[in-house]
Amino acid sequence: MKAHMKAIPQISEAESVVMEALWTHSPRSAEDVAAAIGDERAWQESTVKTLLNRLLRKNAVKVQKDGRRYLYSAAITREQWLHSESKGFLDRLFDGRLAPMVAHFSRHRKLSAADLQELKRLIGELDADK
Amino acid sequence: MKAHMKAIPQISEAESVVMEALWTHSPRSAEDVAAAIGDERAWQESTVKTLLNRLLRKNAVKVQKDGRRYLYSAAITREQWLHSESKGFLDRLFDGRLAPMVAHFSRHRKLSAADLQELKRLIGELDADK
DNA sequence: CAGCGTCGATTACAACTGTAATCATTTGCA
DNA sequence: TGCAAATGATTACAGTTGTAATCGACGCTG
Repeated sequence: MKAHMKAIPQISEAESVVMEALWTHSPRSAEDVAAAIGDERAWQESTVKTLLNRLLRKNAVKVQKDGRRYLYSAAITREQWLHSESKGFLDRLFDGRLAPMVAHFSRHRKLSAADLQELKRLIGELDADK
Repeated sequence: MKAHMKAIPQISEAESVVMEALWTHSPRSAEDVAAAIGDERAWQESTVKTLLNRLLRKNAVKVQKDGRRYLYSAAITREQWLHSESKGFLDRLFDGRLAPMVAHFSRHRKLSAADLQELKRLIGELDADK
């Protein structure tokens, strides 16, 4: 157990859209972030600024001065975030167990042949280096 | 595409604890629900009542009169809820694709031998009746 | 019949979210 | 040098959520 694992801050839905923009490309200005989000959400630039500020306060993003303005970057990795979200989800809904979740999905949404293929490959791999 | 698929209402974390109690056993009184939750959360009974009311308004639970009081039951199945939550999660974080999610978990949390076993069984099964 | 206990219903209230508008400051430009 | 553009900071405001307390009606009990 790692001593002192950094706690991943809680990131809301809207905030995660901003994070995605930063994970795609960092550092970048607020205006740039807003532009990148542009076609996904019809947000005013001030909305994006609010979200950037909230993320700053949560230490999910960090800034560096660039003359008159800031350049923003993600302060946590997408992997870290994914991990914390996924763990929460799995624990909450499937008692932390992966197999039941896969079973659930297989019951409800058709897995494509490609999915099956990929899963088989994964399992094989895991089995190998066990 | 099913014509008229019932929309599953949004159920919050706290509310889901109440739903679990109803999925475990229904119909039951508010007091009974509170008692069942008892060891999981230190909630006042009035908290449970508030949650039951909110769930009622969202049509996630329904009631039947039992003399002076109500008996509450879930109005949606746990399976329906699980499905809607899972779909939202998968779409939001993994672009709706199952294999990358499994890959993610395999990277970050050790799958037990039992998990692996179970997954293999599942995959085999799915492969068979494809 | 009056008070008390039992329920559901109503009200409370702070934090977090989604979504902005406005304020204040800096600064290049006319 | 004073004004307009840009940019971060502050304020706004309604809806949701977590967590209750209180109110009001109904019926049992002495």
